[in-house]
Amino acid sequence: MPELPEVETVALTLRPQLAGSRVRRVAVLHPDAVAGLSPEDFTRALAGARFEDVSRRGKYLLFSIRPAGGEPLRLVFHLRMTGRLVCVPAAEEAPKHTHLRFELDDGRELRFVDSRRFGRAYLLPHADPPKGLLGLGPEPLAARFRRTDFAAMLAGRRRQIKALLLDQSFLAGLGNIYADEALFRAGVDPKRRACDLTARETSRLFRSVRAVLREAIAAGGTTIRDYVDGRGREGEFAARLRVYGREGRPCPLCGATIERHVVAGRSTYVCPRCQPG
DNA sequence: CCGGGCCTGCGG
DNA sequence: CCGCAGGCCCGG
Repeated sequence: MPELPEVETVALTLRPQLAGSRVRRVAVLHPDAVAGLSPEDFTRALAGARFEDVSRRGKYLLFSIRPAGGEPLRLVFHLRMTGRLVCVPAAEEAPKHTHLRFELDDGRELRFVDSRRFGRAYLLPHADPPKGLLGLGPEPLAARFRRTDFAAMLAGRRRQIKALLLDQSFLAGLGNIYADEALFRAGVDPKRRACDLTARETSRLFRSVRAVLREAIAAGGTTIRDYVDGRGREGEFAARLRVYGREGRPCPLCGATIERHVVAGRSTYVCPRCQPG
C-alpha cells in the first residue's frame, strides 16, 4: 500500500502523538508480525520504554525508542500492502487484523493493523534489520539529490525505466502509483530503456518524481482503499492522480484514452499520446 | 527477468 | 468464481 508519501505522512502524524510517550506494555496478537524475535522477547524489550522520535527511510518507518534501562532501540516497520499504524484511545475497539498493540501509559495505544499480513516489525538490535533497509538507494527528496546524480544513475542501465524506478536499491520510496504518475508527467513511456532517455527526458523525469512526491505528501498521501495516516485519516491525493487506475478515461492533458499495460510485472497506466514509445 | 509466494478482501 | 491489489523476496 503505502509508498514514500504515505509513509512520510504516517511519520509526520505519529511524531507529535508519540514523542515522550511511555509504553506500559505490548500485546503481540499475531507473532508473524514481528520478525526475528519471539513475542516474549519483543514484549520484554519494549515494556516501560519511551518513544523519542519517528522518521522515515524509503518506505520504512523508524521509531527511536529509549528503554527504561540500557541502550537505545530502533523499531522498524514496513507496512507493505495493507499495513496501518494508528494511535488511538485504548478503549476504542480494536479492528479485525490488529496484530500489535503498544499500550501507552496515558490511555492511548499505537496499533499495527494489517489485513494481508505482509507487513513486519523489526526491533533492533535484538533482531536483524530488514534486508532491504541497508541497500536502499538515495532519498529522492533529499536536498543533496541532484538531477546530475539521477542522470549518472541512469547511464548505461538497460532495464525498463519503470522497473528501475520501482527498484528500491536504485531509488528509495517509489511504488507503482508514483512511478506511473512521474512517468506520465515526464512524458516518458514506462517501457523505454533507462539508458535511452534523452537528457531532456531525464531532467523532466527527475523533476516529475520530486514534484509528485512533494504534492502527494502535501495532500496527506493517496488512499485507494486501506491507507490512513497515524490519526486514522485518509489521504486526499487519489483525486489528483492523472493516470494511475484510470484505464479507459481521458488523459487530463490531451484527451486520449488512458491504457493499462503490464510492465515489470505490474499494472501500468499510460497516455499513449503523451508518452509515446 | 519472470513467475510464484506471502495473505485477505473486493469487485466484476 | 476468478482476477486483481499500493511490496518485496526468492528461485529458476
